[in-house]
Amino acid sequence: MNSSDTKLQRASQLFEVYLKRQSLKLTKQRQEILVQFLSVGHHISAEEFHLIFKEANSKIGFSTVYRTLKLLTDCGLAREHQFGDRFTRYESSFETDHHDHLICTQCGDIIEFESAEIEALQTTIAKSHNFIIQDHKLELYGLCAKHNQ
Amino acid sequence: MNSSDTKLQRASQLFEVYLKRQSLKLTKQRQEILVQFLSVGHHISAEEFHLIFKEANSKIGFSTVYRTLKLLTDCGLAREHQFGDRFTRYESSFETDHHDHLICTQCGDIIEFESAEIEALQTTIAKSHNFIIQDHKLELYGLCAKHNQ
DNA sequence: ATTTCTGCAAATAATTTGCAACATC
DNA sequence: GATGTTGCAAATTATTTGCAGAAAT
Repeated sequence: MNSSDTKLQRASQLFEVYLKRQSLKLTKQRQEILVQFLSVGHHISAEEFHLIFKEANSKIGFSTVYRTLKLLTDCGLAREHQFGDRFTRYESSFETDHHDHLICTQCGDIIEFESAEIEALQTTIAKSHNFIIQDHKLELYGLCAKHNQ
Repeated sequence: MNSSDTKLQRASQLFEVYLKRQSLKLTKQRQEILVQFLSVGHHISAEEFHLIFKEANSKIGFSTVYRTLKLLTDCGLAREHQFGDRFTRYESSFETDHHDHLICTQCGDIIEFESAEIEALQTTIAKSHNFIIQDHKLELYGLCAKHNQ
């Protein structure tokens, strides 16, 4: 990786390698979706994401958005989340450290945080159960600064 | 609470008080569902739970099971979870400490654990964001003892 | 007697898939 | 040219709701 490349360039490269490995094709739609995905805010549902294309008069269909989000998840560029509502939400996981979420039950606001201490404790607990962690999700639900008086 | 009561008796009492407060009625179905819910294993979906009644030739319908699980959640006897599959799963939260989960991505096995240290760290983090925690979910996904060689 | 509940079947909501026309390799 | 993709519409899956008859207060 060349550090003078932009983040988009590095992500595209990873995506293209992944597609080639799986004998999949690099299409205009897939390229455009990756660009948007990296620039768009976090925690977006497939439906919300599709709306962005619709509003930009892009003709990309919902299925393509949906299937491409799955591809991005498979190749490690995206992560899926299910918070309280019943949508599957996606966020970029490219060149970002793992982080967890504070979710306001009043306004739905999502605040991200990282904690090396908690992760260390998780590893200890997993070890004591002879369990190997691949991934984790920690969500704290409650009232954000705006909604506790 | 009388400590010579059984757990079921104590849970029933809590449920009855809740129903009365909400001007809801105590029906045969609701009683039967509570009994089953306390005796049944954890992390059951509404559909799986309904199947138990069906197989016991109980005529309780799916909607009643579904709506009663919601009631149990509302009055604090049950908790909802969404793990990797797309079912909402329920577990008893009556007279049990809050616990978190290790979920095997190979066999779906769920191991429960508690960690006061992690909870303390969560509180610290929340405080630093001026956030008040109402609830939390921590899930560690990976390979259980049987599935890491 | 009034109010709430049940169980069915039908509606909803999000996700997933089949397929004919099209694009990429 | 062979293979994979797109966008539509239709299918699927889990959840939720409307309603007439039944049960609880």
